[in-house]
Order: sequence, then C-alpha cells, then structure tokens
Amino acid sequence: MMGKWEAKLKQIEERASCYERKPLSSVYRPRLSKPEDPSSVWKLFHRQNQAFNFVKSCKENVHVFALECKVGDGQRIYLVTTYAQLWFYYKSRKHLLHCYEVIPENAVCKLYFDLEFNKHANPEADGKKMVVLLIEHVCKALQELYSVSCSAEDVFNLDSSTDEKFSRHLIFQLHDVAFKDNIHVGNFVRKILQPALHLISSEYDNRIPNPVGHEFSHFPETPLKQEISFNQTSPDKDIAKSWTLNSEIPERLESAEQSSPDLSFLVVKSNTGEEHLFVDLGVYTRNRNFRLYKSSKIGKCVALEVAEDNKFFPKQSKNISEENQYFLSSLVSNIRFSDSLRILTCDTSQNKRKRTEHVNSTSSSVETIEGFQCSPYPEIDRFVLSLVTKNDTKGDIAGVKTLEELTRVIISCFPLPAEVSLLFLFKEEEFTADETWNSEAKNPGASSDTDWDNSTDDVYFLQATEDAELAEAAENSLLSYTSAVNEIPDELIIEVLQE
DNA sequence: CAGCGCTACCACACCCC
DNA sequence: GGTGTGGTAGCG
Repeated sequence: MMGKWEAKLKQIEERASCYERKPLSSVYRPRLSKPEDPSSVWKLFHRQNQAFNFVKSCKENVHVFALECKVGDGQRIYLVTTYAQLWFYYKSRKHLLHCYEVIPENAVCKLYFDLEFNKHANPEADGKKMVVLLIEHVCKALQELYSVSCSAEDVFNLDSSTDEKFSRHLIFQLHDVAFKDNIHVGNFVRKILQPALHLISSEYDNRIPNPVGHEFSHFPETPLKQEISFNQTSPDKDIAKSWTLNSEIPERLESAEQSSPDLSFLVVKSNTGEEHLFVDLGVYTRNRNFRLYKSSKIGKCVALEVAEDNKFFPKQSKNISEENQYFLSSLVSNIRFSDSLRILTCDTSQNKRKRTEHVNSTSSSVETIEGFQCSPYPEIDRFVLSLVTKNDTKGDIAGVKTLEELTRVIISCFPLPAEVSLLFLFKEEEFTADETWNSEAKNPGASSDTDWDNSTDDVYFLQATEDAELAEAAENSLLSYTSAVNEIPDELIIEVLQE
C-alpha cells in the first residue's frame, strides 16, 4: 500500500522535474513594432489552470486562447496574450491555424449560437432561412424578456459550412448589453427554445399530449424553471430594476392571445436519423473553447468566414483594419465596457433556493420598489439602498464609488445576524485595506476555522454560511449594489458560497 | 506519460406495490 | 416498475 503510494509519488516528481528541464518553448516570440507599444505578453501553457493563473498575475489585458496540437486527438495548449498581439501574428493565417477563444467561466460575454445540421440528413432544410427565423425569434425574446432591442444587423454571421454540413456561428452585438456569463447565456437559450425542445421530446412518446394553451406562453417556464433579471450599472436611476424578475412578472407574456411560436424549423435530423435542434446546446459550458474567426478545426481546412448573408458591419476605425474589427467583433468574451453596460442574467431555479415557501411566508412584507419585486429581506434592501442612494441622509456612506470604499463600507456596516458568518475574500494584491480586514471583519459570528486555502481561484468571494435565505438575499443585495456603483471593475463577480 | 467540461447512458441498489 | 446514485465513454 505504502510502497505503491511512494512509487506513484516518485513518478510524479520525476515527471515534474522533466517538465522543468524541458519547459514548453514559446514558439512565437513577438515584438510589437513601436517601443511605446505595450510590452509583449506571449506565454504558452500545457494546462488551462496555469494559463488562467498567469492571466491573474498579469497587469496587461490578456486572454486565454486554446491551440489545437498537431496530434489529431483533441489535445490543446493554452496561449496567453492580448487581442492586439494575437491578431498581429494571427492575421497572416500562416501560423496559428486552429485557434480557439476560451470563454472564461464567470466572465461577462456576448450572446452567441453554434448552429449546424447535416445537409444529407436534411435535404429539404434551408439553412439561411432557418438562421433568419432564429434571429427573429431571439430578437423577439430579448425584447420581451429584457426590453433589449436588436435586429439581424446586430448579428455577426460566420460561416464554416462544407458539402456535408451547414455550419454557422452567430454572435450578437448588442449595444451596452452583455450576459453575466456563458452559463447564463445557455440558460437563456434553453429557455427561449423550450417549445422546440418539447417538439423533440414529444416525439418519443406520442401518447403524452403536448401541453397547450397557457402552458405554452411565448417563453414558458416549465419544465425548466428559470428566472430572468437584468442589472443596470447606471448609478443614478433605476437601481431597483436590478432585482430579479421571475417568470411570472411579465404579464404580457401570459396574455391569452400569445401562443407558442412555431419553432419546428429548428428541428433537424442527425446522421442516425434522430431529431435534434439546429442550435447546439452543448456549447454553453465553463471555459468553452469557441473557434476563432478564420480558424479551422485541425482535421479540416474549413475556416470561419463572414457569411455571404451576414448583415453585421463593424464600425470603421482609423487605427484598426476592417478585418481586425471583424476579428474583435467575433470574440464572445470581448465586451466593450461602458458606464451604461447592462448585464443580463438568466438563472435556473435549481441553482436558487425554492422561492415559493419563503415568499409565501413573507409575502406580506414584500414590497415593491419602482414596480419591481424586492428581495425578501426589507432590512437588507434598505441597507443597500441607503448605500447607493446619493441623497441619503447617511452622508458618511452615501455615494460610494470605488471598490475600496465599497469594501470598507460593507465590512464595517453589513448587519450580520449572530448566527451567520460572512467573509470577504480578496485577491491579495488588490486588497489594500488589510488593516480593515483584520480589525473589522472579525465579528462575533465569524467562524474561526475558515480554511483560507479555499480562496484559490476566484477573485472576490462573499461567503455566507448556515442560512441559505440570507445568503441569497445578500447576493441579490450585493449584485444590485455593484451594478449601481460606478468604477467597480467590470470583471467583478460576487458569488455566494454556501457551506 | 501533459486538454477540458460535461451529459447521456448504463449498472446497480433500494423501495414499493 | 419507479427512483436515486455512481461511474464512465464519448461528444462538443
């Protein structure tokens, strides 16, 4: 037993020293032409984690890309560099074929679709028409669920079809709007395609009648119960609008004249004759690799190119070539930040605590702020509102603008019930208020056996324990809070961890 | 001897009628 | 037969 373990350990150590002796060479050592250009960052990693760790330690605005290795299997190495530098070496298309964007988990990103069907298995399918209908449906959903306006001209349409397959990427260029992350995009997509998914599942058992009528509002919540909300970063107005809207809220969707949209055009047959959706729902996972504009899969020589029926045209710029603009537009996690950036969310209720029981128990105390539902905790609502409302009487904490102010205020002011421990974990180099942490954060309820080594990966955590409802309330409050305060780093994500 | 993150699927256990 | 659970091949 012990001998086996020691042998394993020795093996691992030998392997580690081997890697140290022969580190991965950076095959491309780029230098940008002008000395005033930003310093060169170009680093390759065998492991995705190492790449992301390097990104965290890196001052430049760098991103992780996956490069397919020469071996035919899916093996990849990970490149960290800036968009500008990647494009510099990428644009010639002599090197760096088979590149993928890694859409980082927890990173704000665009709405995107991976579309494909086998042409032989679907001889009657008109791919272009299906794309048009899909875009129509998606735009309608964005309008109805988030009041976001868009049209086909906002959709970058990339083609990598072959004789065998119709294959497209759609990237939505929404003005000052993005999704909280990849997972939320997936929740949204599954939600708005629910009627189509029903068409497929009902195929297996025709004896179960299709639910009709009110069950099929335009974007039904069953069986995949989901919640939708949007946050607005504008500090001055509509703070309360960031509260979660659950599916019951948009009454207009439940009006009788609304019937299920006909999404039968999305149903296609696979090689084996099974019915699937035109939309690939498997791409909305953590750290998803998404093939870059003008890249091909390693086996094939078909790259993603602007589709002939594409209607999106990026803004012209003096410094940036048109091709570079197209490239930048195609990057799912390349979000143009602005003060008015709205972050869309779409949760599944599996991730959230069941609302029904506590809503029922506290319904009398649930009030409405500017027409939207509050959190179930009026005292927390009031606290958060007092922090973000500039004309509040509490002059000492009103109008906080920076992360550090936010930090101090929350640590010193957050009202903690005695039975709950609440910890803020910060990346060391960005947390300058150590003394504040040491003196203020130790509250009577804080657990002393907190394992600090757990704070490995993510940058900011709010950790609440023992009380799931308070944890969610705190999360909602802080989400509202951060979306209402200017100058919070855009990558700031606050999550509630429950023990 | 260096990828990653799933989900669909299977096998099995357990319960109940 | 219904339901939960654990492990894995294979997909994207």
